[in-house]
Formats: sequence, structure tokens, C-alpha cells
Amino acid sequence: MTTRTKPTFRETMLQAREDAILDAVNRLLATKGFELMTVDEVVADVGIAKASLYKHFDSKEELAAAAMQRVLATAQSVAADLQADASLGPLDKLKGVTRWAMQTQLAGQMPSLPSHNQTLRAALGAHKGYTDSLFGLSEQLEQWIEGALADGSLRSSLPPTLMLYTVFARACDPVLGFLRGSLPDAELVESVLDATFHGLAHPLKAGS
Amino acid sequence: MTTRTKPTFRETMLQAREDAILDAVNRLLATKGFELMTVDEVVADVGIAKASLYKHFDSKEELAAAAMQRVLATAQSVAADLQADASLGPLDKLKGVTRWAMQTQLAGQMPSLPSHNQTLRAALGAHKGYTDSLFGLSEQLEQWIEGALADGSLRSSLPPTLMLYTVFARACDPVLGFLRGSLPDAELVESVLDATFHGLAHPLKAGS
DNA sequence: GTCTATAAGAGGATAGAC
DNA sequence: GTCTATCCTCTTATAGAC
Repeated sequence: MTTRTKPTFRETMLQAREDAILDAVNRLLATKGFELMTVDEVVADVGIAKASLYKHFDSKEELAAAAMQRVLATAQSVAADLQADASLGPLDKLKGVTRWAMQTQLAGQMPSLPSHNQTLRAALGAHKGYTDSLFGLSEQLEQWIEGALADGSLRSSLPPTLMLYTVFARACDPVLGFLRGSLPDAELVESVLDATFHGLAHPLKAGS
Repeated sequence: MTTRTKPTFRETMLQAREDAILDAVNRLLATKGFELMTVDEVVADVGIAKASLYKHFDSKEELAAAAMQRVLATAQSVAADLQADASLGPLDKLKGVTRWAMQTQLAGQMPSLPSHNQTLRAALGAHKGYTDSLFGLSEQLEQWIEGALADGSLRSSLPPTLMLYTVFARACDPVLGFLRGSLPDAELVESVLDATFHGLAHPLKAGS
């Protein structure tokens, strides 16, 4: 952020405050979504005044974009760890990041991305950090999909972009919310993962 | 509604107006979702005064519930047609209703159900027509799932409730919106249907 | 039942003192 | 940068005439 290697105490405090704000935003975005989340709730949660928050972020949309960027950065980090694991094939890596996304949603820490809000979409598109992280993550996933198609572990009859978006969609899959509680979280995640990659139907009797 | 077999002209007009209102609500709910839909938009679309709308429906939540009930009633009708077709097995029937749900979403006529809105959820739960239709449709789907499990066309290793909710989830799958335009709607629907029931991975090389 | 006009309140954003 | 107090717009819902 600056040329200084060691941040001042003041910088550290500001960073910590911004992190606290984004923690609250992330949680509220995950539980209520963008429209239902209010700035008043955010500041009440963090324990600061609303005007103070607006010194850090220009608008509610900027707030959401910053929180989403942080999640995407974490996802990129998870992806990098998976990529570094030589024991995993491309399909395993795809499953790994999908598993992480679902676990994060169940933990109440995955902001729900699919918003019909045009204002929010515009703000996200204009947010450099967000689009960069999204693009970088997509590139990694696309590379794995290509690899899995090449080694025959993904079906070549399906469009690769459909596979990419299907992985993203698991991050906000409502099925997880509906089924949580009826079976342990770990089993739930593995079941949805199984259904996503191997389907609901029996492979031997797959008809039409 | 009354003991009269032939509705009066006045009753016909009122019914027609309510249908026009629900048409607008349905479309707005599909494109913007509950929070972003405003009652002002609805009345502007129908061409009536806001106070007139509130003579028909007590609240915005009631409005949404009535629209959702209508969609569920249509779904039940579609399911009944599929059930009457003796040439179809239970898995084909499940696929049929899933296909209809996705086509309806692409047509901009599927209200997005997954709302974090607690007030809306309460209103839906209290709406007899809505819960009855939802329950009836679920029963039919569960019956098909049981049948498909019995004849071996659905995988017995997955929880039946997961299958039920997965079918419902396709009605509001964001993947359809992301991919629309990049390939014809008909192909898109078949691809997502294929991915849902047969998975992204190649059955022969299905690893972990 | 339909209209015009308005109440009532929530929520995003800012002014100005410190 | 942080606070308190306030502005202002949007939105749900209703009052009251016809």
C-alpha cells in the first residue's frame, strides 16, 4: 500500500477496522443477501458510526464488492493450494474447490452472489479488485476443466462453460440450506458433490 | 367461489383484473425478485391505482404468495399430464417437470423462490393455497423418486430428499441465466438437464 | 371498487463539530 | 477519522371522495 515495509500503528488499526467491517458485511451478505442487508446493521455489528463507515467505503455497493473480492481472493488461495498438490488430478481439484465453496456457504460465510440488482452488478463490474479476482479464479477453473476433458474424466458432450458456471453455482446452491440439519454437514456436502459430478441417475440404467 | 354456476359479468371482470395483476407480479418476481419488485411497478404495469390493488391483496407478501401459488398450480397440472402418459417411466417424468421448470425460467415466468426474507417466508407458510400446492407437487415428485429408485433408474446412494430439492432448485438455477445467449435455449435446457441427472464427470472414469 | 392524495417509516448518504 | 444529528428519497400502506 505504501513504500514503507512496516506499517504504522495507525495503518494497522485502520486495516483491522476495515477487516472487522468486511467480516460483518460478509456474514450479513451470506445470511440476508444484498437487498436485505442494511448499513445500519453493519455499523451496529461493528460498533462504529455510520459516517465512519462511509469514510472507508463510498457506498453500500462498494462495501459488497470489497467483501466479495475478499472471498474470491480466499478462493484463489484455496485453488492455488489444490494446484500445488501433485497427487490430485484436474477433476479432483475441481471437486476440491467446489467442496470448499459449499463448506463456506454452510459456515455462513459465502455472500450470495446471484443478485438481480442492476446497481450492484454495475458496481461489481467497475470494481477492479473484484473483476481481477473473479477472472483469475475462472482462468484456473477453466484450465482444470480443459485438463479433465483431456484426460477423459469430464464428459466432452457438455459445454465447458456450463461446467464452470455449475461449479460457481454450488457456492449459492439453495439445496444446502434446505437439507442442512437433516443430515450431518460433511455428508451433505459429499452428497451434493456426488450429485453434481456423477448425477442423480444410475449410470447403468441411464435411459433417455 | 359462490354457489352460482355462471359467474356474473362483474365477477368475471374482477377475476380478469386479478389475473392481470398476478401476470405482472409473476413477471416482475421473475426478473427482479421480491425485494426489488415494488408495488408501484406492479400497478403501473397493470394500469390501476395502488389503492385498488390493495382491495384485492392485503400486502406485498400476499401478492407474491398468490403469484407463486399460481405457478405451483401450473406445475401440478404439468405433473398430472406427465403422470397420465403411460409411455414414460418415473425418471422420464422427473426429467419432464424439471425441463418445464427450466423452460419457464428462461421464458421469464418463474418467480425466484429462494428469498432470505423472513417476512415473506412467514406469509408463504401462512398461505393455505400456496402450501397446499407445494405439498401436492412435492408428493407427486416424491412418488416418482420412489418409483425411480425402485426400478433402479435413480441412484440409491443419494438421499431422496436431496433429489427432490435438486429438482426444485433447477427452477431458479443461475446457470441458465449465465449461459443464455451463448447457445440456443433448447440446447441449454437439455445440457443442464443432462448435467443434473447424469453429472459433469465421465461415468467410465468416475474416480473418487 | 376505483381513484387522488398522503401518511408513516425505513434506509442510504452527508453536514459539521471535535 | 470518528462522532451525533439530520436530510432526502423511495416504498408500503391507507384515508376519504366518488
